[in-house]
Amino acid sequence: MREYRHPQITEVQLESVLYALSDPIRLSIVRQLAREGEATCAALENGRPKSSVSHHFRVLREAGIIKTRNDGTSRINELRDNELAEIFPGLLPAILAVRG
Amino acid sequence: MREYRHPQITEVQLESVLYALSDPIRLSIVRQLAREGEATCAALENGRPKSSVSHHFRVLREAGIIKTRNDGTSRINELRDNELAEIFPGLLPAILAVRG
DNA sequence: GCTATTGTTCGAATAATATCGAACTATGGA
DNA sequence: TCCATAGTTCGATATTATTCGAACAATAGC
Repeated sequence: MREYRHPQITEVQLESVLYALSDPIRLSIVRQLAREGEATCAALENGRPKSSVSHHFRVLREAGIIKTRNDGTSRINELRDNELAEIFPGLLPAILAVRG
Repeated sequence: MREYRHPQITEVQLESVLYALSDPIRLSIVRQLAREGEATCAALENGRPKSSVSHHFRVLREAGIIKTRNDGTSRINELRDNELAEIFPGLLPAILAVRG
């Protein structure tokens, strides 16, 4: 499967990040990634249809919030938290500090 | 004109705040309020139709981000930044620190 | 009371998102 | 090769937002 396009961190838009995180499902994915470091898409499905989950991962990826790499038949996702801290210092920590 | 309903700060949802701020127009309104402290709706119209601007103020108000009070025929808006800092510490400052 | 000013509300059109099944792609293992 | 696993993409539908003109409401001043 082909590699994903991830935006350069310098072209990540604040509005897109806020929008991506304004969805409860995507926010819960991000929270789980923050707790666990890395996870496959399947690990974050929680019983939802694959196609819906895949859509949410795409929104997060294109907003610049997560990075996805291939590993066999799986995709492994991780937060781009260090990069985000460069351009939006304190933003992700402030969001993750809110108890879900 | 009747008073506005403002949500109690304890019932303000993180998702709603992020969503409200993910719109460029609303974000620019919030930035301007942060700079100037208070402003009427007209001062923040920037040539847009009143009805559109009124809509955006409503979204911000119902998300718990601004407080609107009546003053004659005008409405005066201000950020609920102190209250937001109680429930989402560091969130608004992190967003406002990003240069628009 | 009349008029101007300020903003809200309504309604309709348009645009953007979400949802999810079905078909598809890619990898790994027997 | 055949099959299972893990996700993606497509397409259709449904929901939600945005936009903006027009009508309306409330206040101030004359």
